[in-house]
Amino acid sequence: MTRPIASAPRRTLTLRDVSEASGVSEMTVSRVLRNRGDVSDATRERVLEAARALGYVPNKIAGALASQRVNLVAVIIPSLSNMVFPEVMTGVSEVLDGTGLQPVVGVTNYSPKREEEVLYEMLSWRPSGVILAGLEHTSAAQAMLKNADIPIVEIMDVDGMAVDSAVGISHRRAGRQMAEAIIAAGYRRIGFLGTMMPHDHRARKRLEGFEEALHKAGLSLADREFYSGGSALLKGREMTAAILKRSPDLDFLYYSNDMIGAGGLLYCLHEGIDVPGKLGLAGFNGVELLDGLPRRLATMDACRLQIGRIAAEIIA
Amino acid sequence: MTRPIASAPRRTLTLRDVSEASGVSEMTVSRVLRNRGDVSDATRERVLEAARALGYVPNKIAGALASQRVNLVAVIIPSLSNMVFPEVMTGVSEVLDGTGLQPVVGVTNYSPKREEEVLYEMLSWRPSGVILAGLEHTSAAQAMLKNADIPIVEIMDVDGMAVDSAVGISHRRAGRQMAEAIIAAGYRRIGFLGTMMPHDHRARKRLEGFEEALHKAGLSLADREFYSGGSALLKGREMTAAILKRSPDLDFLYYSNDMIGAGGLLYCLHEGIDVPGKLGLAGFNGVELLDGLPRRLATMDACRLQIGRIAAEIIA
DNA sequence: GCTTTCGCTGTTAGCGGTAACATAGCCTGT
DNA sequence: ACAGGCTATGTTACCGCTAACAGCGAAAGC
Repeated sequence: MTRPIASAPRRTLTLRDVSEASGVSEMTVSRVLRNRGDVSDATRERVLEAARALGYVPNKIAGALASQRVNLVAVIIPSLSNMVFPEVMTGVSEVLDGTGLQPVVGVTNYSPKREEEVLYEMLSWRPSGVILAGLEHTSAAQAMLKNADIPIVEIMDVDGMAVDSAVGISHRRAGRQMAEAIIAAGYRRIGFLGTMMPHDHRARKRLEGFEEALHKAGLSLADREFYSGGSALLKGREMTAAILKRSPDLDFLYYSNDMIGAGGLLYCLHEGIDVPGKLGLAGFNGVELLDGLPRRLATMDACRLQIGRIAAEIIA
Repeated sequence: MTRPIASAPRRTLTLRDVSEASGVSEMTVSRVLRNRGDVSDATRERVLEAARALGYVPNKIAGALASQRVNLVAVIIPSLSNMVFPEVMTGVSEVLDGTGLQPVVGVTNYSPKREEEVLYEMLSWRPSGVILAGLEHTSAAQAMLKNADIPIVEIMDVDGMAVDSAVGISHRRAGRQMAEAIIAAGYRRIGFLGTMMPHDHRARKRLEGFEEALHKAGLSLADREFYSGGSALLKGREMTAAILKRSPDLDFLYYSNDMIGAGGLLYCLHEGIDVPGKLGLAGFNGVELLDGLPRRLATMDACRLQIGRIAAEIIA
């Protein structure tokens, strides 16, 4: 059996290799590669040339251990499968780009236990900051955050106590305001359609705020419908059909997010229901997708991009 | 000026702290926390208790340096703002969960230069594997990948040479097959609508395959329309309106993705255009969103979830 | 001319863990 | 009773890099 001749037993390269190739000390190489401290132009050139020729990639693990500095920012979010968190990420990246900081994403699937695990994992890399969604965490997670001694930004929600700082909107108020607007517009028999996610605290708070405002006006939810999983747009259609069949006298539908709202809107248009004349519709988030719909859906912007930006600015 | 009394000058905790608190050596603590090697139950308990009480979080930076093992997998993708890559991520996470491996996401915004930078940054953390989109990379990036000496999986596309392994579909063939199906269905005056992204090689390859098959049948694209940025659904509407105004005799529109295709479909339905009788429509990706549309759009599944899963399996 | 300053480079000592090996009891078999 | 084999724990030597400081020749100050 033959073996490829050139198969160098190549250990991975270290500063020492570059230092030997360029005839200076490891320290000088380190200085050149980090652009730190004074190095003569001639030396710098030689080192860079050697590093390039060898294809040297620094080992940040060693670097971080030695310098006690890590350029990572942990970003912990519940999901990537609706557009809201990717959009927050975009805001975060925008700001972090150019600060030398790097976002590292962890996904929890709305599970507090999973959030705790992801957080533990991330903290064990000693990031320079943590951005995470929501104000509700397991007590172990809370403790870790308090002990971490780095900036912590809790995003999306401000209805509650933040460990360090919080950036977001009040979902309770959002729900309340939507209810007020709906009532002011003259609607009275109002239905709610939303996700069945016990851990989506923000959706819950919106609903609470919504009902609170209804009650204050002497009203209450006429009907409600929940779903979980599947294509949100499709679920929106199906739930809308179901709730209207059950309660044909509803004059308004409040959806917990724009996606199912859009599904409902498409259903209504298809059925020839007069929107917003006979039936009013509202969602939540202000997703870009709505712009492409044949008719506008009432919504409320959650300022996702901006939340991402501000959170990143706090860390940076 | 007073200072909070309890403000411990708390350095961050190390193994030594746990070791002192539990009265065993650092090595034993390390063994307990990693579940490696034999430790008596009594000792294990004591150590775990001490670690919990102190709120110790291990330092993986030190651990990785010492053990030369890193449980990170770099995942480098062009974008998070359409559903395709988040879905790939879901597949990756699914498989990696439970292997002890952790995905770390980097986003390139379809910029080869940015991809190179992100790759460099990621490799400097010495991940156990790399998953990255596409087969086209800067030559520096190619070199890094070759030198990295870890599993590399290039995803989404298989039309070209892989550095190590590739998981995906042939976009050229996808385009070709779609053209063949369209022709077989009797359509002849075909228009194309797509993104204006010079670095989206997969969209380019689909179009190339598509045109190739048209030519083979003695046909060619009757018209084309490009866009960049903005809400894809809205752009789909606008572009469809524009191309139909310019070329009212088109009998088929091939969209480079489902989102603009969906926009086009909504436009056509709204305009009362007979789909697919007078005008046929097709997109690409097989996104879940389509399920919620009032009429089905012809599409082709890009198997995103599965690509993510298989890529992760190769790494694991 | 001789110290002082400055620009550049090298040396030393860790950072916080873990691999590998050493060691100390304690059984077991004979 | 003692070699040999366990099991449970400790010791030592790094991993690859950087902070801090030391050194040294040349330019500058007086």
